[in-house]
Amino acid sequence: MQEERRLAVLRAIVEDYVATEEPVGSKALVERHGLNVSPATVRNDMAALEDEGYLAQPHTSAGRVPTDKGYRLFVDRLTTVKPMSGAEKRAISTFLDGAVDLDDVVSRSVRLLSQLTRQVAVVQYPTLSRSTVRHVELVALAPERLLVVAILSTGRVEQRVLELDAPIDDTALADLRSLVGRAATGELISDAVLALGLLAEARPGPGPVAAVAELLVEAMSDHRSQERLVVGGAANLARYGDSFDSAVRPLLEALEEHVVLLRLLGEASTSGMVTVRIGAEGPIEEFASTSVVTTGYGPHDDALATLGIVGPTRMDYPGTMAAVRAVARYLSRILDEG
Amino acid sequence: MQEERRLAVLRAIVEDYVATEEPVGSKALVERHGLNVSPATVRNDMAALEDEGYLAQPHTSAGRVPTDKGYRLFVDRLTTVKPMSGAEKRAISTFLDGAVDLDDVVSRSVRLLSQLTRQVAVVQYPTLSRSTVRHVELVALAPERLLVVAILSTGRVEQRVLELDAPIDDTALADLRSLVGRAATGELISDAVLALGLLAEARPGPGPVAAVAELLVEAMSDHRSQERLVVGGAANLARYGDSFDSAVRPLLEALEEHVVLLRLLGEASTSGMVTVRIGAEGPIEEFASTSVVTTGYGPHDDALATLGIVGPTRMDYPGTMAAVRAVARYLSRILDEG
DNA sequence: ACTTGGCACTCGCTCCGGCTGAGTGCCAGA
DNA sequence: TCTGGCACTCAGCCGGAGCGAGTGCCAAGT
Repeated sequence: MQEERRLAVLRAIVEDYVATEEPVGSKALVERHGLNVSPATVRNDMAALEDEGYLAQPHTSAGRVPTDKGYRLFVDRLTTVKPMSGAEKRAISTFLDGAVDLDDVVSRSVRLLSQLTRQVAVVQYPTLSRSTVRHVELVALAPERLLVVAILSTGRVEQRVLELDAPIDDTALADLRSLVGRAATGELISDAVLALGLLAEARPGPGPVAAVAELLVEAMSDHRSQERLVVGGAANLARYGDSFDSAVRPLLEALEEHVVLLRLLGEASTSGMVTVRIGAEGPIEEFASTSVVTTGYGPHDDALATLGIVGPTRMDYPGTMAAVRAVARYLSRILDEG
Repeated sequence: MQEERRLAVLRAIVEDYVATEEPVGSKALVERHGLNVSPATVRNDMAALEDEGYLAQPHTSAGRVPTDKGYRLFVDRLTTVKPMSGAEKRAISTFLDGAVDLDDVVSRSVRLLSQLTRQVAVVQYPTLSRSTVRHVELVALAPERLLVVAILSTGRVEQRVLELDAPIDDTALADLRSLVGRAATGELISDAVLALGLLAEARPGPGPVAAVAELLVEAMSDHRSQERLVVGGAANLARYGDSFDSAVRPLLEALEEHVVLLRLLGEASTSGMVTVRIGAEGPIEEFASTSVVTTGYGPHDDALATLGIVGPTRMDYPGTMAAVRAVARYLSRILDEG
């Protein structure tokens, strides 16, 4: 029984602290939440919770504040999924349905997510596994420089410049073009990669043709597109009232380092589930005083890429998780259709 | 004579204030700069400058601070162009020469500019006027949806999805493809636009072919690419020690609104010259307490696009202007070559 | 075995008064 | 026109007092 009430106290403290941004005391707690016990009882519980590491006291005679461990317990056991309201759902779908382009879809998603959560949103470009190759074009920029353009069924265009070891003449280029075209056009990306790999192996020696084929394999695998991501809503960082120079500066820098962000997203890309990383749980020290809420998304509910938000550990976890999940779902659906 | 010294005083105040971020008094002034007059004389000059609106006093008994008008006078008449050091020049050119891609060039420029100036950098994508059309590809995504991809000589790829009024079949598509290809391939963008325009007019009625041609014209004109820009170095906003919520929040928001930024850049795109807009001189109220330093760039010193930085009015104008100009020059040169 | 009311205690926050010092404006003399 | 001197102003910085929210603990009640 006490155990149950203690959890209720923890939940109440988290909710109040998130709402007010101020340490919460025993009296205010029993008033605002319908706990049918006296402040003294709550005090005992709070002391116990503090011993166990779920709460902390900024100063001796101040209210309690949740620790990272406290937030962890909160999201793991105390969160009731808060479904989005009908209006919100409608807003999401109409906003995303207006997109024409993959770029447009992604940038709209970022905006949407940052506005819904009032946090910094990050969306990774979806991988291409499910899409097929429409067309491959090779353009000679110079005798030893080749522009390779792959047009995919999603409407996406991947491009890449190759530096060749040796110059390639027009006829060789035409040969290569038709060869590559036959091997790749119409195939799933993965199959095209396979076919091109075989092609490269079949050719003897390190001639330009083999080099091109090999680089095509690389260019068309998922790496390039997985590296792309979009960040939005940085203005929400300005709400970090206190601790500004200390916290926001490195955060802003890290947000421009996409490599760092990719590591952050990459670590927790389980499909379907919303992942929450709280405070120093993550591997990146710039994010030690923030929480990261992410989830995978992609067509057919395969998690092809990751999206999420970055915010202070003191955040509305249920609401944020719901928003992240909702956006990921609608985004997945759009990828399914288009 | 007095007039001359007053200007020297103004210059000294601007320089000191920019360096120390604190109101500067008469005594400190004569010490740090080699003015061969007494503090009292300087005080008289400062009083005069204040009457004319070039200086202001935060409090009754504090030092002086330049007003926007003071900065204006400073950049117009008191700035001696500070050339970049050899090391800086080398750093710029090696950093930019490493780029392989147009996207890469632009993103490197943003990073470079923000690091050189320690401000927020903005780079607009160059227009395509000088580049030629390598290849145009039409791909049917659906009977009434067409993906148009134009590959340009810069290595840039422009893509666009067209919604047709009526379905188009394979033979019509093939016709259109060869027609468009012949009209555009190898031509300068402007010539290709012309040729396609004629093509569209020659075809009677509003058939799909005419529609495609018209939209191609539009897609390949400069609009799309001019709208693109990249922002970097937002972390430098964290150095706005005071006045945080009041100033930085709206700035961060405005920086994500590319439309606003384009207006900002667009207004001052005179070629070759570095333009400085100080404080409320600009049309956009979010930027009323910042200065914007921009210049045009492009191949052959035609100003095809604009780049620049946004920072506090209290900034190192000579250094910033030099950096902006230097980056624009190197960037232009690279566009010339590639 | 919990819960509760009471009570003493802690300590961050705010207000207030005094002091300090940088900086000014003005004036009279060079 | 410049300079030294002088009185004045005022933001910023203590340091102490008082307040009040909140705590911990204990003894009594259920």
